[in-house]
Amino acid sequence: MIAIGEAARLTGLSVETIRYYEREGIVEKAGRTASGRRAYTEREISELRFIKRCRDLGFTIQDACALRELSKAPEQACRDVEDVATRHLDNVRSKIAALQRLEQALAELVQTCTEGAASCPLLTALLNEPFVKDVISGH
Amino acid sequence: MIAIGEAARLTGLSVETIRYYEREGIVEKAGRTASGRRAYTEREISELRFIKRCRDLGFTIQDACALRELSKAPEQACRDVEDVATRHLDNVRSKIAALQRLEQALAELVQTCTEGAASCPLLTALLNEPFVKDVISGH
DNA sequence: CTTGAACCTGTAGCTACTACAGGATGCATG
DNA sequence: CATGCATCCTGTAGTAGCTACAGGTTCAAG
Repeated sequence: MIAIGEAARLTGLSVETIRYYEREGIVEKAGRTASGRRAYTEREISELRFIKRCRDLGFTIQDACALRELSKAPEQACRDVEDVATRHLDNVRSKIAALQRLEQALAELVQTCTEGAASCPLLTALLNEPFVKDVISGH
Repeated sequence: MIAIGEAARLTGLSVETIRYYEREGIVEKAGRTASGRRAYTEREISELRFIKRCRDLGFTIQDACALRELSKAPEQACRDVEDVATRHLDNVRSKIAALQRLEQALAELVQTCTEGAASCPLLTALLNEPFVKDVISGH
C-alpha cells in the first residue's frame, strides 16, 4: 500500500498538491484504508507522475489532462499531441521574447542609473512622459 | 474634472483596474462628485501612469509602491531604486533562462514527434521513466 | 421624457498551489 | 500499556493581479 507521503516522494509532488489534484477532480479519488487514509496503486502513481512531467514542461493542468486522455489511444493521438505541444512551445517562445524586450528595457534603465547622475534617471524615466510603453511593446 | 473612464484612457489602465487599485489601497481613494463618482486630478493621473509603467516593466505592485515612495525623495533614492531594479532584472533573467531550458526540452520532444513514429514519441517520453526532470532542472 | 453610455458597490472567478487549524491515526519506545 | 511524534484527515483561506459580472444609479443628448 502506498500512502500519500510516499506518493509524494515517488512523484515529486507535495502531499498538499496531490490532495489538491484529487479535490479538483484532476485525478480520480484515491481508494481509502479502513481508517480513511488514501492508498495509491502503482497505476495512480504513474498518472501523478505524468501530470508532474507535464507541469514541469510548463503545460497547464488542462493541457496535462488533455494529453493524458490522448495517451489512452496513442495510435491516433500523435497529431493531436503534437498540436498541443506546438501551441505550448509557441507560447513559451512568445513569453521568452516578451521577457527579452523587458530585459532590454530594464537593462538600459539600470545602465543610466549606474552612470550616476543628479536625480535618479530611472525614476525620471518612470515619472516622465513617453518612454516605457514604446520600449517594450514591440509585439 | 477627470472621470474614471477618461483616467483609463489617459493611463492605459482599465476602469476595473483603477477601481481595484483604489480598493486595495495601492493608490489613495479618489475624490468624489456630489453624486459619488470618482474625480481625478492631473496629479493622480500621473501617479496611476507611474504604476502602469512599473507594471509594464514587470515590477510587482509592491515594487511599484516602493519606487513611488522613493520618487518622493529622489536625491537620496538612486541607490535604492537601482537595487530594486537590479533585483528585478536578475529575476527576469532567471525567468528567461528557465523558459529557454523549457523551450529546448519542448522543441526536442516536438522534434521527435514530427519525425513520425509508430506510437507518439512525445507521449512515450511523458509516460516513461526518467527524461523530463533531467532535461529541465539545469538550475 | 426616454434612451444609452458611463458610473457605482459588492462579490465571485481565474491559475495552481500553499498554508494553516483542529483533530484522528499509526508506529516505535519505555 | 502509555506516551509521544510523525503522518494522516477535512475544510478553509490566502497568494498576485486582475477580470467579469449583477444589480442598480446618474448623466447627457435628442
